[in-house]
Amino acid sequence: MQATECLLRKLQISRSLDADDIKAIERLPVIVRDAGPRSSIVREGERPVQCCLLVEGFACRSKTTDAGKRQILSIHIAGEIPDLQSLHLEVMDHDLTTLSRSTVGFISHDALRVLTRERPIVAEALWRETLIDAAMFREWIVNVGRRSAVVRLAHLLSEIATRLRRKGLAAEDRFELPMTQLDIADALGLTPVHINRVVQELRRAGLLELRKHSVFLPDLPRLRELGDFDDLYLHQSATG
Amino acid sequence: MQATECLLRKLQISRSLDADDIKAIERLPVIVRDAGPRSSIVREGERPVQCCLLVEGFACRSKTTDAGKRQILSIHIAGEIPDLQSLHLEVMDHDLTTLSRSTVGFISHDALRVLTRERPIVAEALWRETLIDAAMFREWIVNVGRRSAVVRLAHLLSEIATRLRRKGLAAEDRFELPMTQLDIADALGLTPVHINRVVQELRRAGLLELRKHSVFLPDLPRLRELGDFDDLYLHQSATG
DNA sequence: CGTCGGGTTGAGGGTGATCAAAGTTTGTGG
DNA sequence: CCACAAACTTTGATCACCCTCAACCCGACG
Repeated sequence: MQATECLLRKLQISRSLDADDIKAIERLPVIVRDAGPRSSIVREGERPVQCCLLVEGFACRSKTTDAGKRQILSIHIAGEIPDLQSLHLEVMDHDLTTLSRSTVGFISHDALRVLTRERPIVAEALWRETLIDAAMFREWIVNVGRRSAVVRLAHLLSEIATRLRRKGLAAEDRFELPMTQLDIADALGLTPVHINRVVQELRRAGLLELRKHSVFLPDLPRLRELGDFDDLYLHQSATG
Repeated sequence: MQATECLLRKLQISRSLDADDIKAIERLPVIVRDAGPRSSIVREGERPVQCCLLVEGFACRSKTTDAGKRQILSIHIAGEIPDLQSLHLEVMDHDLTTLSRSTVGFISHDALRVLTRERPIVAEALWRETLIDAAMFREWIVNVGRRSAVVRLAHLLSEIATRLRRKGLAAEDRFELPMTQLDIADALGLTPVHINRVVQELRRAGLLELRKHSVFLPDLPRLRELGDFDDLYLHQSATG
C-alpha cells in the first residue's frame, strides 16, 4: 500500500480519479525491493514483463552509441515509473539504471493491463504520464541541441529543482542530487572536464553551490533565466 | 473514409484490431484540409481541441529557444498523428508545422475520447503510437548529444529512409524530402553552413546524392553503419 | 530581368574536446 | 584508526570541430 501511495499522489495531481479507481490502484500487486546505487534495472534489448515504480531514490535512462559514448535521456525521482512505456513497447530501446541506492516496486504488465482495460480513466492518467515523459524528452533535445554548456547546466538544475519541489521531496533551492560530474556530462552531451569548468562558472556567478552530492541554488530566478527555463513542458500547471 | 485509411494501416501493423474497432475508426469524423508548405498547424501555447492526421506530405515539430534558435524535434510522414499528445496534454509545448504542401485531417478530441473510452484496444494502439514517438525522441537526443555532424546526418537520412519504406511511401534508397539544408541544420543542432559541408562529405563518400529535394542513397548499408543506425527504437519488427 | 530563397565557398575564431597529471574525497581492509 | 586504493574533481596545455561572418552563385519565379 505504501508503494502505490506515491504513485497515487502523482496521478491525482492532474486527474480526478474516483474512489474505485483509487482502490484498484491500491490493490495493484507491487513487489518492493531495494536496489544498490548504480545498479541496472532493465537493459536495452530486454523484454520486461513488469514496470518499475521508483519508490525512493534516483534513477536515469540512457543509451550508449556504437562509439561507446553514453547519453543520459532523463532523470527520475520518487513516484515515477521510468519504464512505463514497456507496457506497450515489447523491447527496451535503452537502459534504466539507479543513480542512488533506491527502493523500487515492480508491477507486472498483466496487472497493469487488467487495470487499464477495466478503468479507462486510470489508463488515461498513465498514458498522460508517458506523454509528459515525451514532453521532457523534447525539451532535452533542445537543451543538448541548441544551448551552450552553461545554459544547459542551468536548465538541468532548474528542471530537477522544480520537479523535486512539485513532488514535495525537497526545498526548491536545496536538495541532494546523486549524480557525479560525469553523469551530468552524459546528461548534457558534454565531457566531464568541461562540466567541471562550467560548474565553477556557475559557482563564481553565485548561482550554484555543489559539494559532493548536495546542491544549493542561491538565486533560482536568475538560474532559471540563465537556463532558458520555462516549466510549461512539465505540464503541471493548475489550469492545465 | 480515405483519410482514416492511412491511420488504420498504421495501427494495424502492430495491433490486431477487430472488425468493430476498425469500423469505429472508420466512422471517426475527419475534416480534411489542404495546407500550404511551411504553414503552421498548431503553435506552442495553444490549447488545441483536435488532433491532426497527416494524410499526405511532411511535417515537423519544433521548439525555439529564448535566443531565437530553432530545434526540430521530429519529422512526420503520411499516416502519422504528430500532435496526438494534445489529447491528454492541454497546452502545446512546441510548434507543429508542415514542410511540404500537405493534406491534413482534423479529428476532434471529443470524438477520440469517446472512441478510446469505449474501445480499450484502440486506445492502446494509439497510446503505443505516442510511445514510439517518445522512443524516437530518445534516439534524437542521442543523435544531437553524442554524435559528430556526419554521423548525425547519416543517421537522420537512414531513419527517414527506413520509415518511408515501412509505410510503403517510397523506395528505401530514393525519395523526396522537402527539407532545406537549414531545416536539416535545425534538426541536427548544427548550422546550415556546416550542414552544407557535411552533405558534400557524404556526396564525396558516395553515400548521398541530394538535388533540390530529391534524395538518393547509393549505399544504404554503409550509410546506416556510418550513421550508427539500428532500427530497434522504431519498434516495428515483426516479433515485437 | 531583377529579386529572393537557398546553396556554396572561404577565412578566422571560439566553444568544448582531448590528453595528461595532480589533488581530493570516499570507501575498504588491515 | 590508519593505510591504501579507487573514484571523482580539478587544473593546464593543446587541438579540432563546428560557428560566425561575409561574399558569391544559382535556379525559380515574378
